[in-house]
Amino acid sequence: MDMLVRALSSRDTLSDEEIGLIRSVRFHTQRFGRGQAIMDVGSYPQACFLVRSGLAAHEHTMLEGGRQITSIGVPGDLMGLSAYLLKQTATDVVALTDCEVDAWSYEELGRLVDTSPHLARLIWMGLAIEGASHRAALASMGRTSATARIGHLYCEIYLRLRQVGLAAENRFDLDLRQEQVADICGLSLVHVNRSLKVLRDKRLIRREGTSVILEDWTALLKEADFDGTYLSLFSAAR
Amino acid sequence: MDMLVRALSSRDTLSDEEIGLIRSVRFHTQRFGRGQAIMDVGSYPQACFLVRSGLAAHEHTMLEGGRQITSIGVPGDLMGLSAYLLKQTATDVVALTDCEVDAWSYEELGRLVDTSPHLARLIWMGLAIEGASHRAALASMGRTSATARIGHLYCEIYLRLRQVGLAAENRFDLDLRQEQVADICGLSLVHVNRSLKVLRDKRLIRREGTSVILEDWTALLKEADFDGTYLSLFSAAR
DNA sequence: CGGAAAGTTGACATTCGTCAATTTGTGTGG
DNA sequence: CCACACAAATTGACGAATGTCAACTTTCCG
Repeated sequence: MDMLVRALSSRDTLSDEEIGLIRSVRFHTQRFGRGQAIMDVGSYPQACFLVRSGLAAHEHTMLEGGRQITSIGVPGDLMGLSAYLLKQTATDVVALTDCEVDAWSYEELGRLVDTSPHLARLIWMGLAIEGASHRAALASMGRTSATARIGHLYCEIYLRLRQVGLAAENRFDLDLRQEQVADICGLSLVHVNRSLKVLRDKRLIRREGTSVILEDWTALLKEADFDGTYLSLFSAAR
Repeated sequence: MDMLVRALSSRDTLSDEEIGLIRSVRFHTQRFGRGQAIMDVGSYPQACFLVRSGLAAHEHTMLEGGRQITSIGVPGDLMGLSAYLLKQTATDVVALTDCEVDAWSYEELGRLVDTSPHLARLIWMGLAIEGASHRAALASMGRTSATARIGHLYCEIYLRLRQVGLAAENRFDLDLRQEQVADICGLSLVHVNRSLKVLRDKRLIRREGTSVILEDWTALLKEADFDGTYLSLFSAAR
């Protein structure tokens, strides 16, 4: 639960009652293994999912079997907000790594949203931030090289993890397979491998086991054509 | 104003009071020429913009000067909803063609949203639909060919125009330059030109002046790997 | 008409994908 | 602790898709 409090606090100050309200939400925790389905495309879900640990993602399956990951959920993110509004899902949601999520029934979400307009606003803000992130990803996919796209991915995940206190200085844990990076960036596995080597050789990014180390943040920002403003990493009265 | 009524009606039935409430919003109409800026990145806007005619778009400018269009607004769409929640814009909004927009101050939008929870829900739904559209575009950009991406673009615009009554059967008006199509699809101008020729030769899409004619909808859907479910082109109680 | 913008085409360079082999890493049972 | 099996990462060779540059043609509009 506290992951959500952390996430929303980074958008605006929460009152004690608001925190209490969030904590009053009833949920049940579920575990999913890497690759497992959390929500199915075309279904009419009854609950959204607060990521508690690990990573979740929206995933598209193409006609000829390809795969594109279109959005990543880090701890503190509510997956399936859109389906609450639309009634129906348009893409699968899967576990990108082993992960724990808290399932919130839409009744509980509705209660939260209807009780506190301020919390509602901060929650819908999640949709707006997701939109900004999507637009940044589209620009990255459409107009930058493979190394830039991968760099962009690392920059974004780093900042989002930091926002909920899950990243150290220039270092964070990310247990993704290269094939998954390929499916996020719209590249082939082999090309991801080669591009990662380029980033290593340029001393921008290094891996230590399952940790990612950002060796030169400024240079990485430039290489990736990344401007994180869109994440709204600032608390403001809203 | 009626464009918004039409758009929201396609999401759920509107009561007479709700329609009246929408019509009570004060606005002032503005005209923009093709390419002109409507909102600037990084600014703190005071109003959102209801597209009344023409097309608007979110546009990213890359470090080396490239350009990527990440989202298109057709008549009935409210541009700048996110900035209402986030306070700050993350991308430019520009006129893609000559267009007329109604500027709604955020006070007026706030009044609408605060007065009617049902309308609020239908308006936030716009964010959810935009998200689904972004995810579809990401899959298209990441995992399909140039012809498929262009086809995807035409499919989406056709359905969205139809939803607000601006498209005939398999035919609609679209006054875009090939360079703009390139900036939407993440391709070069030259390659767009060649891919359009392929689509013409396959008898999927034809142009007549500024009209686009869809010669074989079923085949186009397949070519473009397009599934429009995400546009939520169905009215449901929400 | 005349001129500029938009569209079209050819030749060639570059990026990225595919296929296939090899190496490295990791967990498990003996 | 070792041996094995399997997943993941790495590398090379080659082909396909797309980008770039530059010319030329058509359309549009005053």
